[in-house]
Amino acid sequence: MEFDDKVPIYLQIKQVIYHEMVTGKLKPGEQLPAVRQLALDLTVNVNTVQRALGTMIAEGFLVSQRGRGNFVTEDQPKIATLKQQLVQEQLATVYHELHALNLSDDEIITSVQRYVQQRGNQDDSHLND
Amino acid sequence: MEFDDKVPIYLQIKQVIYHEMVTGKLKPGEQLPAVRQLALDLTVNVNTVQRALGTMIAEGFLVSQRGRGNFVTEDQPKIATLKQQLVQEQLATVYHELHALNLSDDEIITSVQRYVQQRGNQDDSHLND
DNA sequence: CCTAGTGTTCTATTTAACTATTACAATATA
DNA sequence: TATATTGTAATAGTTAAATAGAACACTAGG
Repeated sequence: MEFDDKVPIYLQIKQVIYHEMVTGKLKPGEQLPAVRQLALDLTVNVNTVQRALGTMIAEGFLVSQRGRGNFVTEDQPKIATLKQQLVQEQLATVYHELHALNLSDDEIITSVQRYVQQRGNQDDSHLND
Repeated sequence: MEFDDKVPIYLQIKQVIYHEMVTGKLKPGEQLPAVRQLALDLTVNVNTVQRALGTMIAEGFLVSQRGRGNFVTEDQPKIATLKQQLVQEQLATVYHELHALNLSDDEIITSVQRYVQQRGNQDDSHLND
């Protein structure tokens, strides 16, 4: 996997797993691939995987069973809350950054609308294939 | 100044200066504080400042005159384009991330609207001081 | 000419992230 | 009871970012 070399890999791994939990690609109680397998999949060292998983275990999002494997928490509300947190983080970041670029509240909203609309038009172009 | 220890300081310094150029706090042709002064202001090493400025000079946003100082480019259209780029980056990032969290286009727009609205209400509360 | 204030460059250290490798601990299963 | 598979931990080495400190190069002004 390709990583952004501007942010620590273990944080990017956490982000990937968070997203898979939130989108349901990883379901509550589901077993994760073995750490050694994850290391291969992500083309990264086992220690780096372990560092990511270790913090997520400490946070209660994963449950570790020595000799068996790592599992997604069964706590579904916790996962729902996680999604809210991740969304909120993103919103706070854009808002802060666009405000720092002197965009007003209205300009922020309309710029997002325009961006989404443009993305949509791009997708439409594929219909001509 | 406080930095996010998850992203290199010299990149954060670039971001600050970019923002000051875009918002007009630093005007075209204006002289920047001396590198040693900037290092003091940002509570950072001179070399780190130099690393940030060096790349911005290479990018053409700053002009360096040995023995005199560093100056913002006189090229106003270049600065206008910079703002567009920075805004676009932010929009691309949120869109990508929120989509990865399974939000639809409409949900992305409405979530931004709700967020801005909530921020507005928070600000109103200060009027009661 | 000299000095102070600029930008620029260099070397040496420290620290955090990552890698590589090995070993250990617990579980499941043949 | 072995053996394979799992998570966990420890040690050692590499790299990039940042710091500290010194030196060099150019400009302006007394």
